[in-house]
Amino acid sequence: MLKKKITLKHIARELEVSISTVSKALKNSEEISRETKEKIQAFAKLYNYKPNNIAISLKNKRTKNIGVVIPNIVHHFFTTVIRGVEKYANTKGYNVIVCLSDESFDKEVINVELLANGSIDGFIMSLSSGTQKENDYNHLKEVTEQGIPVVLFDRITSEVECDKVIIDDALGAYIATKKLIEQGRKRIGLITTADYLSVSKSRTKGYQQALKEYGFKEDKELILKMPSMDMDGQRIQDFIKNAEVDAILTVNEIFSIYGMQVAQDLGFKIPEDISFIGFTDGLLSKYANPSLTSIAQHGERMGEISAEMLIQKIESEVEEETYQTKILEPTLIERNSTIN
Amino acid sequence: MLKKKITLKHIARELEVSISTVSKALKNSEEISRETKEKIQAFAKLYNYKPNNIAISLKNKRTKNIGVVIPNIVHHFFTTVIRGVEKYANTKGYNVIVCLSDESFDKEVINVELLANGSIDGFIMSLSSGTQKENDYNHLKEVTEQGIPVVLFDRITSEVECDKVIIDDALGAYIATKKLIEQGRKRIGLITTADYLSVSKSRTKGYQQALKEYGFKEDKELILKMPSMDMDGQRIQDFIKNAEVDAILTVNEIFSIYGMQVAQDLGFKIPEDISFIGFTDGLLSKYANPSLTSIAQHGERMGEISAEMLIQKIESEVEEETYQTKILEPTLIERNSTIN
DNA sequence: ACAGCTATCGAAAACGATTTCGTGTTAATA
DNA sequence: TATTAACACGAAATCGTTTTCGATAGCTGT
Repeated sequence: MLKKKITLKHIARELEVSISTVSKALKNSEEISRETKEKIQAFAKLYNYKPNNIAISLKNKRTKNIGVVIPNIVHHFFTTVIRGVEKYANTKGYNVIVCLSDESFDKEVINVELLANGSIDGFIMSLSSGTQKENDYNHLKEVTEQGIPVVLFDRITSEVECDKVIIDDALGAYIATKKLIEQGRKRIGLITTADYLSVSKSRTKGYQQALKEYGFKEDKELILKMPSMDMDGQRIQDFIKNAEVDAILTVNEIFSIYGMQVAQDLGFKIPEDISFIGFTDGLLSKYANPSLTSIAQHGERMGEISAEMLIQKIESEVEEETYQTKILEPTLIERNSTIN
Repeated sequence: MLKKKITLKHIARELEVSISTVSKALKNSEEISRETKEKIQAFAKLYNYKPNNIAISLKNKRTKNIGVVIPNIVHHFFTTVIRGVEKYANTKGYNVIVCLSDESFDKEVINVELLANGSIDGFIMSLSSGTQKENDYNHLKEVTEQGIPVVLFDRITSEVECDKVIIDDALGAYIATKKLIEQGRKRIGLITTADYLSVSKSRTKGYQQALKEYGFKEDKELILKMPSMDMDGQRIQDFIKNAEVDAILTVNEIFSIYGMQVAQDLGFKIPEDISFIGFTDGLLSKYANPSLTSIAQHGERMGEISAEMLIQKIESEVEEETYQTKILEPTLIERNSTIN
């Protein structure tokens, strides 16, 4: 009962013409007579002929595949990016191959090298924390040296010359901090992660700049550095208990959500006693109780732009050596965890 | 500065041997003398030779790619499934191509047909609501008839003969409903979606069976059918205002989360006045306030099993015509939206 | 009747790898 | 010395397309 896929060769043999004739006929070439074309096209339609993608890829040296390598897929932000990439890529006839680096340098390298051997026409990537920690970007440099276009988003590095898309993380943190200051908050805490993560570093900078502008003096006690982007309840509990803050900014939404739970358990009222602002603006922010004010990262837009920049590079004939960095404006989404 | 990828042909020309010799030498074939092998291997290493995946795919007729087609990626459940698929597939050397059908029949068909032309060795899919509505599975039947293995998960159909992985949705709803009954709830509502979605149908059945077993009489007023899996706040508000329920079971987590907000706004205490149980057990359930009791769907496990079944079929030499359906046990995760 | 066209088609190379089979050389054996 | 076997390597087919370059046949015009 197996109906194996039919090839040009089969059609050619069946209709007693050459493979080249079949190929041309199916492309409606002027070279082939009308009746031959009609015969071949009818036959092809009848047997549902579809050209083999792999063979075409080999011939054209273009796969119409985009490789997306991200550290994690359960973080809502990354899934929205994928959505954006898919959306734009599909309109241009590209497929998306998703690989997860799991925040690991080794897995990122393996994935990139695997895909780079002909499987994809270009990469869209966000660096794993492992990679940012190792500070080793040779796998990406090799890829770009081979002429394979790369677009880095969100977690980027200046070490690799390629197009980049980020939001203005420093500005986002600045806006959020300023908002808290203008509401009269006096001790504004920050829950961030180790500095090797590019985004955390920028956000910390924005936070500090806002404080400085308003004449707050630096206070290391107000900053909690988490070892990773994942949750670690105990540290947050201790921080909220001891730091005597009346507002907290966090570099993702999960820290805020958990922080709010801890604060509420300790009897604090939100936002009266302590207010929260997070980053990312995912579902959690929207449906938390109270709902969380947050800095939107516009993941879907970021994905679309990344895909657009990448495909532009892939399809451009000239080998331009100019790269741009698109910086998106973060947006403050006000909800019930701050006073409005 | 472009270092283009090197091929067997380049090595052969440079070392003045034949392509076949190079190929064999790199595979450490006994046929080739030790010194020739060493020379070739050293050269290949120096120039970082890596075989071209596309060429190998064409030759072997195997791509080492798995196509995953899902309706949506922002639903947490599906991202956990992807994670599971990735996890298992990677250990077996497979890559994952993700396509989103966006709940649309047309997009699902396009994606499947595109990938089926040589891009993948097999499919892992969950049906779009559009497809379940149209009740048209010809695109999948064609694929299976070509001998391409397919694994359907979660949203499945009996129309297509292939391996399947689901949780026992009816049992999940049954367990949840029973839990509510045993807590003394008298009017237990259900928020579900239209029946064409296979999972909603099963869950509704489980809910009804539990009620029946405990001697509740059927009451259409207690069931709210939403037009889709997405949110529609107004309907839920009206339902909670009018149905006079003291417990609600919902077929996903978002309906519960939103329902709890509405209930709280109306002055109900959770779980005292009204308790909630949702399906999915994602981040929202965990971090909602109050946290949501829910039926875990074990997405990651489901992804792993799907991948395992698929790869098993892909790599099995014999063309077995036997298909199995794996049914996972749902688990009730108790949290603060019910009394424990 | 012959050069020169056009219309229509096929042969073959190419993409990059694998693999079967054949061949030439050398060394061992009868 | 003649035969054979082992060794080391190359030619060519193959996977399914695309595309270039002929090639043949029939026709036109003179």
